[in-house]
Amino acid sequence: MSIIGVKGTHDVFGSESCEFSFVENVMKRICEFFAFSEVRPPVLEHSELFIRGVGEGSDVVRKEMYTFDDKGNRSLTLRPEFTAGIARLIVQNKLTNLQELPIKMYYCGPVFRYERPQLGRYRQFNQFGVECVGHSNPVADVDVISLAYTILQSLGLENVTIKINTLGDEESRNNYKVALKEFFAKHIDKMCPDCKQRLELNPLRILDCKVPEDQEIVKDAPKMSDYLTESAKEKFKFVLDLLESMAIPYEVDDTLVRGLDYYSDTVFEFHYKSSKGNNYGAIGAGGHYDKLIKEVGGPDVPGVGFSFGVERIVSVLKDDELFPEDIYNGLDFYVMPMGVKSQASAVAVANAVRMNGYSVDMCLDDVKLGSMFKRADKKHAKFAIIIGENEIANSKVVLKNLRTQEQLDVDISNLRDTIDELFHECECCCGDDCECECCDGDCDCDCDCDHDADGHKCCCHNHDKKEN
RNA sequence: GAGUUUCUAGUGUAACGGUAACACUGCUGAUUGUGGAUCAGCCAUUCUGAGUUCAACUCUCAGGUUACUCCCCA
Repeated sequence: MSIIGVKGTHDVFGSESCEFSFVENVMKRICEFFAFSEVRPPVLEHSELFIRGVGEGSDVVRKEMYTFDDKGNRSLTLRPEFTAGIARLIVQNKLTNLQELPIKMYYCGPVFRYERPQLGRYRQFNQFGVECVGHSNPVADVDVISLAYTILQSLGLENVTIKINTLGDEESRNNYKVALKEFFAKHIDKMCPDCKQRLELNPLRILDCKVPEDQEIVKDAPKMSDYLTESAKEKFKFVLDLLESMAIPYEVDDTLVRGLDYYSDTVFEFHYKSSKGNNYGAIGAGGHYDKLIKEVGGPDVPGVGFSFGVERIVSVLKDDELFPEDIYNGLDFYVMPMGVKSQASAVAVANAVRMNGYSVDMCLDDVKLGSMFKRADKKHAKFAIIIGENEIANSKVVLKNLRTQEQLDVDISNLRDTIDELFHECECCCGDDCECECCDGDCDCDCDCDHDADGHKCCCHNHDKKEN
C-alpha cells in the first residue's frame, strides 16, 4: 500500500523549485538592501503564544491551528504565521536591550493552517515577510510598505493595488466598536449567523462580511474615520502623505479589517489580478501593531510588518508568464567516461571543473558513448567532456561544445584556462544590453546608444580564437 | 466544518459489467569512441477497503485524495 501526501500539502520539485527559489531570492536581496536581516524562528511554539499573540477571537486561532499535545503534555502549535513567534524571539533574547531600535528582520518558511484547500490556499504554505520592531515613528510603516512594493515591482508585478486603512489606536477602536454595536444591533436579525457571532466577539469583522445582503447594511454603518482620535488621524494622514510623496499608489479602503487581533493603526493589503483572471485574494498583507510585544512579555514598543504568500506569488507569476527564462537550472558540463577504467579520472576531472565554479554532472553507467550524448542532451548540458583510455594515456580530455558540435583535445593542465575562456561573458562596452553580436570582430551592432563614431569596441576576449 | 468535483503507466487520454488501449516521456537494443532521426522491444496490484456478480476500471457503500465554492485568510 502506498502512502500519499497529506491533504493541502504540496511537493515542490523540478522547475517549480527553481521558481520558488527565484521569488525567494529576489525578496531576500531586496530586504538586504533595506537593511533587514534574516531570522529563522522555530516552526513549533507553545499554543499559548498564538492564543495571546494572534488573539483568541481570530478565526486563525479559533479553528485553523494545528495544535497537539506532545509527549510531555505540553500544548504545541505549528506556527500559523510568523509575527507572534518573532515577537517571542525578540522578547526572550532581550533584543530590545541589545541593539539600536528598530529591530529589522525578514523571514521565509512554511506556516500551517487547518482549513479546506482551495485556489491559492493550502494547509502548509510558505510566507515571506518582515517585521520592524521598536520604533513608533510612522515612517517605519511607510518604509515597510515601500519595501513590499519594491519587491513586487522587482518581480515584475506592475499593476499591484495597495489597499490601506487605519484601525486607529485603542481608544479610537473602542469608541468605534461601541458605535458599530449600536448600529448593527438594529439590523442583526436580518444578517448572517456569522455576523451575529461577530457582533459580540469583534464587531469590526462584520465590515469584512462577504454576504451581499449584509454588505448593503454595512454600507450605511458608521465609518472608522469618524471615530479616530486626533493623534490617530494625524498618523494616518502622515503615512498617506509620505506614500504619495514616494509615488507609491494606494487606495484607502475603510472596510479593510485584518483577521489578526494584534493590528492597530495602519493596515494594508496587496492585491494583484493575474491576466487569467484568477483571484488569488491578497498576495500579501500586513500592518502596524502596538501591544503585541508587551502582550508576549516585552517592553511597550510597537512594530510593523507584512507577509507575502509565496505560493500565491508564484501562481500569479506563472499565470502571467513573468518568470525569466534563465532561472531554470542549466548544466554546464557532462562528463563521459569511456569504460569502467576511465571512471576514476572522470570523477577527478568533474570535481576539478566543479571547483572552478561550473555545474558538472557525470555519467555513472558504463554505457555506449551514443547513449551518453543522449543523456547529455536530456540534461541540456552545454559541453561534454569525454575521457577514455586514449585520453588518459596522453593526459588529455576531449572537450565538445554540444551546441556547435565543435570539439578539441585539451591538455588536462590547460583545462581550467580553456574552460574559463569558453565561458567568458561577452560584454559590449556600451553597457546598454544592446544584444550585439560582439564576437564578429568590428562589432557593428545596431543599438542606438550614442558613443564614438568609430562604433563599439567590444571587450570580448574571444575574438581571436573564434576567428581562427 | 458544509457543498460540488476528481482519481486508469511519469504526463495527457481510451475501454457496453467480459483480454486494461493509445500518444508523448522513460528504459533497452539495432549502432563495440561521437548525440538530438528511424525501427523494434519493455514499463499499470485502474486511490484504498468492503459489497453485488460467473465476471468490476465500470455498479453500491465507506474512507482517502484532487480541484473549486462558502466561512476565513497569505
